[in-house]
Amino acid sequence: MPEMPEVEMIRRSLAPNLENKQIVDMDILLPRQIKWPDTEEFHSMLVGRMIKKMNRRGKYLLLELDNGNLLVIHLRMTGQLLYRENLDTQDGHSRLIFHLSDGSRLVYADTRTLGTIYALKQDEIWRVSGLCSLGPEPLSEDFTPEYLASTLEKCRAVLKSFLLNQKYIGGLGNIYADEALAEACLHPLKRACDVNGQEVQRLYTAINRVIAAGIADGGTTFRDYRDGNGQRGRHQEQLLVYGRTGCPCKRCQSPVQKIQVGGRGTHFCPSCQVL
DNA sequence: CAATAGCCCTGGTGGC
DNA sequence: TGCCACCAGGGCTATT
Repeated sequence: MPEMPEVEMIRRSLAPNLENKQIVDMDILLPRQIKWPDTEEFHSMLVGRMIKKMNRRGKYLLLELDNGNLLVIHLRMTGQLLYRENLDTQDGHSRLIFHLSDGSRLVYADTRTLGTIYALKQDEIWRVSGLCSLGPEPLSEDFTPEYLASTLEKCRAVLKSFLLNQKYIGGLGNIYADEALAEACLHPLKRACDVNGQEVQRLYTAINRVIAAGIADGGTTFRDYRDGNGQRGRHQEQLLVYGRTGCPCKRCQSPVQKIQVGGRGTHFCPSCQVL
């Protein structure tokens, strides 16, 4: 379940290995994961192109090509992008393989096949609606306490749903949303518009802190996440509440509770996190 | 506008 | 040991 820190680690681990290399061929093993254009055109749009730059927006990876076109990849739940220098590593669940000019490969693997892949011309970003409507990301200039305060004020949804909605903040997923609320001592069912000034400040700091910590620890590996070199993350050891149902809260020793909010498993400390 | 359910999917797990 | 229901949940759509 790669969220912003994990996708950023993937970007960082892949960029030096991919930038300025040419895609010489590809194996499309599961065509339905390519959402645009059709298989044939996807192939012809990419083969022969040079990867100029590897960018990220929220949980989207954006590979900029030498003609200005864009390869957009969203890993969803179990997607992985792996750089392989030679042919002796076989990755399970490979769905798409790019062969690069120096004999190396970029492998897209995905057990549950929920990931989405697009090849877009410069003026075609609108085809990825989630990318167009993406809110500012944690740690960025646009993500300010003022932005958070005014956005919360206008929203009547509960905090957990607010944090997961990518149009408000780009990049948070289930793990870091739960962790940010735990860090800020805010209840996941509290209404966004009911958060007061002091709580906004706490939430703002918490969001940036958990994302920065996730990146510093190389991401969170629960099951599937690996970086571009196949390395696991270490942040799972630092989590306050996620995946710790029934375990003592690290602050007050009360057992961590798990509930469903908007269809998502939600972990919190019923004693530290108040409504 | 918000909440909810359903959909896409596979593999791991827990119960019997 | 085998079988099966259930869960993991990101993002989109349809419905209430």
